[in-house]
Amino acid sequence: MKTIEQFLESKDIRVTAMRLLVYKFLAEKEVTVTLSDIENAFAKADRTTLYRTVKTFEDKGIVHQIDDGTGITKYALCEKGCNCEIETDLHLHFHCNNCGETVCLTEHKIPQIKVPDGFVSENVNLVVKGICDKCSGQ
Amino acid sequence: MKTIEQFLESKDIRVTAMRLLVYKFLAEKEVTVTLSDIENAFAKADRTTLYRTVKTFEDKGIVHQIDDGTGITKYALCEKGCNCEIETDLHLHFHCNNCGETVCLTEHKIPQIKVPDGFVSENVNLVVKGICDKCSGQ
DNA sequence: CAATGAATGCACTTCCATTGCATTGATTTT
DNA sequence: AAAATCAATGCAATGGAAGTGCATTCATTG
Ligand SMILES: [Mn+2]
Ligand SMILES: [Mn+2]
Ligand SMILES: [Zn+2]
Ligand SMILES: [Zn+2]
Repeated sequence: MKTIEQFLESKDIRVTAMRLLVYKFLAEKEVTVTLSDIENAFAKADRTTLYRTVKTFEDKGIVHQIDDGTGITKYALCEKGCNCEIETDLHLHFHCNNCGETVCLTEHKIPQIKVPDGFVSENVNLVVKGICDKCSGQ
Repeated sequence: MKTIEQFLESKDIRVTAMRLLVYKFLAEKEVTVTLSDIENAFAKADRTTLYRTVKTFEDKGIVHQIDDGTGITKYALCEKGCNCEIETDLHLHFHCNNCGETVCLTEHKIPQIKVPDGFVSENVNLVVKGICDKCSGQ
């Protein structure tokens, strides 16, 4: 059982107070978050610092971006089953049209997609939209 | 064989010179286009007019937007096999990492995607990235 | 303690989408 | 045909978000 500090250092990420806070914030969220979400959670922190913090996390492979079609970049920690470091991170994402939240369905892999002759598939982004489990009253 | 004028009118779109030009531009393009692409093609026209022209086309169901993950909205005419008016337009899109162009693969339908219990799927956006047929030297 | 390099904060820029409003243009009504 | 009406257009401005430059602060180390 590593501490967060040890984990970050193992990923070659220097530990700072801000980075610890942002990491914990991401870890306790079960949904993807926007930069504004983080900004609102830490009103005293500068937006640029937060921006560069998640960017560092992304560069070091512990956070991945999600483009869910809302036009706003979402972020989430890479967790069990999320292989972002491998070029093709093939888990799918679900965007709720009701509450507006987007979640990683890490355990749901994207099926093989056929493309026409001459096309070479390197990566796939798949976003399912609909009603999430919380909003469907389940 | 309808004329373009008749087609637009059948879709409840008032015919103007600008709309005819933009429609023809979209029709002769075999790839998706950005607003800037249209702007460059009609240097004399105002950006806002072009923006509202494609928006009108979209509202009337003859154009659909594509979010290919580049952060810039793409547009394409709805053609044979494209059922945008139906809530679930399920054809896939291909973005070429080499030439940067995005195409509708209208004939390639998106397979049924399983989501966990409690989630309700209403729509799917699937973008495949890789090398297109022109760039792969096929 | 001095020196070095990274992290942070502030200001600024860029890019694209979107809107307000006045004007132009077309269509309908009298 | 003239007047009235409504939509389309052009110009200016706004808004939202990503990204950058640079000076300052902070932490590490020799
Ligand atoms: Mn994810
Ligand atoms: Mn399409
Ligand atoms: Zn929901
Ligand atoms: Zn290409």
